Amino acid sequence: MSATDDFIAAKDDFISQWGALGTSWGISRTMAQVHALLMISPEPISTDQCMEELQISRGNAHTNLKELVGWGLVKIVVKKGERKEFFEAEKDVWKVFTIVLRERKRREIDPAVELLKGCAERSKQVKSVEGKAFHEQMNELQDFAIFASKVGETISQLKYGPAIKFADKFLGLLPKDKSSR
Amino acid sequence: MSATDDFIAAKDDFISQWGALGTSWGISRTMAQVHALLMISPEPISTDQCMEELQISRGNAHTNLKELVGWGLVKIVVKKGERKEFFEAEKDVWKVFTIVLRERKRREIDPAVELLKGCAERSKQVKSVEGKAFHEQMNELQDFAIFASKVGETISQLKYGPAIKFADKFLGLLPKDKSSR
DNA sequence: TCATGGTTTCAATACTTACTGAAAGTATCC
DNA sequence: GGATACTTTCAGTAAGTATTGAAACCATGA
Repeated sequence: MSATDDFIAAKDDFISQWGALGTSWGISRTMAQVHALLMISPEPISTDQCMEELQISRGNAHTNLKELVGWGLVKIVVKKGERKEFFEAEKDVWKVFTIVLRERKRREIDPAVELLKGCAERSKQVKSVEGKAFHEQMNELQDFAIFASKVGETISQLKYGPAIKFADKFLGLLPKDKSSR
Repeated sequence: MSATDDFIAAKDDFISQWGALGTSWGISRTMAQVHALLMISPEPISTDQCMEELQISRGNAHTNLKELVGWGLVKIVVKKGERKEFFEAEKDVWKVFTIVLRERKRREIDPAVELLKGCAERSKQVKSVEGKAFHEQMNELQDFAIFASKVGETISQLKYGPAIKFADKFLGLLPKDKSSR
């Protein structure tokens, strides 16, 4: 088997497995596959190319491409002379990370803060022992959720350089030098 | 409406909404509800109480309770004189967080690292321009995933005190003092 | 203005995942 | 050993999500 065959297999594998992983990250398999395809495409691709490569319907391709645009992970580009829209993924890993972090914070943490705030408020006056315990638990959860929210906010605003330096200095972690790979 | 009514409403609300949030965190609604119920129960509860409170079947209650035990978020306790098993949730917020962090790392990051490693490896020899770009992209993703994995690992081993101190010192974040609430 | 090429929507359907309830399994007590 | 109290499994079903494909829509150029 040639190096090129290996490479083609690796590409297909990446797309299909990235899709499978997507489901465990709470996004649909197809959306993750479309994202994978775009991340490894040197050129922006059209809806038709996407349908072709992933063997999916037009509607499905369209929905997922637009949803990725909605997340901010994909940009629409128009080539001059062409009427079609083409799609191009953000390829910078740190940028992708910060975008996803912000989106997940918005979907997963912020609503929890709201819920906990309400529950803490409504159990403020209760005198019973279990009522007090409930109130206390809501407060602790709320403190933590707000804290997590702020950490997410702060990190998502960092540039890659400062972030990595920061992590290294205080957690003693740095990605290995490429030469050691 | 009395404070007690408010409190009961808040409890029900917490359970139902925590369940809804669960789906956006990649766990099933019922599992999140069971978890919520246990988090606010002053006493350990039995399978039957769980069925009763959440109005779900025995099989469902059983599966979800055991799955929470599998995550390490819930412990089985046996009361003396009783043959039933009772279930008790970990209530310490930081502990819950570190458990969930570890589990999500294991499910969401580690498999990605494996995938990327394989894809990078199999595209090593490829000479074409797009092949090189692919290889490079796999390496960047891999570096980042390994880095994220280590950060997760490190944080999940921290105790609450050091973690909060650390976050405060370098990100300038601290949960507000309770007196200000 | 209409024909063409492209985008968007959406009802019907397929697929996936969660839940039920009853039956089978296990441990304990007398 | 057998009755009792509880736990576990699982085939069938219900509920929830994603996908298709075709029709409606929109923009452009002749």
